Amino acid sequence: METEHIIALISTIRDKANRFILQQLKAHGVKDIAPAHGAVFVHLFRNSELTMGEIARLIDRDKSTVTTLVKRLTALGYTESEMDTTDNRVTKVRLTGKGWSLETDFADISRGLMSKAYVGFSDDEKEIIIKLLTRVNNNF
Amino acid sequence: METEHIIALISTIRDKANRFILQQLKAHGVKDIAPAHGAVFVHLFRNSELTMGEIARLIDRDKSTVTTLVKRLTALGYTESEMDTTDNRVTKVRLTGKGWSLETDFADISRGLMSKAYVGFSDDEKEIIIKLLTRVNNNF
DNA sequence: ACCATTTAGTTGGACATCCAACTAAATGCA
DNA sequence: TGCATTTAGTTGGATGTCCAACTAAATGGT
Repeated sequence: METEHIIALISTIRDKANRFILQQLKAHGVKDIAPAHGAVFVHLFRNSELTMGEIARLIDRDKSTVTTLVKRLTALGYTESEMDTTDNRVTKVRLTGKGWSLETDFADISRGLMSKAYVGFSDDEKEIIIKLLTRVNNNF
Repeated sequence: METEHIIALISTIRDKANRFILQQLKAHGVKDIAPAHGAVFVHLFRNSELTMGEIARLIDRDKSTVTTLVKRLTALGYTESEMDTTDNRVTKVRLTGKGWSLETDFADISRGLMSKAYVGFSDDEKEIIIKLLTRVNNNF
């Protein structure tokens, strides 16, 4: 048993999951979104309005990366921004109608991703892998 | 138990592992190498000579990405290339002395990464998580 | 009230990555 | 032998990502 390659294994799974998501997005007719945007969408679905900094913290990416991502999402018509009235440094970001229209697609894809990942898993096994992965995560 | 976020969890672990590797490389005085190069090194340590295509297959990246990576590693003096004498389309890549000199550093970092990931894990638990992750991997 | 510090966000530069299109060389088949 | 196809690799263009340096605005202490 090769217990040494856990990180390589995790990297591979992550890559494959990303490819799956990308392919599913295309299958849903969404050709201009990348997995990186997915995380932004997910948090905007939940919160409806977030600042650039909040997005950066939530998706665990640099502020400047968020600038790029949101600029692109806005150019594509999925998000819109507004300056905060009380603090002029702050930019508030929210989804447009076009952005919200993807909500069910994202839910479908998320469900499909989970189904695919867990093929052959019992509920117990799902819990075990999550517990073990959570421990690995907390070790960093 | 949130069994739904396995891919998010895996992504986070992968990011943290990458950051750990980057930080360890710096601690070992290697400031010009990124985790992406690590995979190339690992395979060249094992095989000593590989073609561009073989590297692409082994690290699961596009051929053009390998062109970039190897160009950079060669510019930094870690690798060198040579045209194949029998098939002039083929480029053979190998490590230079400077490249080989990183072998022990990579081994150290790999060992450290594993130790960190597996803190608190019994041998049984290590086997279980690898088995479960392997099943997830094979589901894609 | 003023100035130093902190905070929010952007910009510039570098690099990894992909895809599509390309070049060059080898192969295969008639 | 000759030409179409396949294969190895590069190039160009786009995007995600980071870091360092920057701007602008708010805060805080004296």
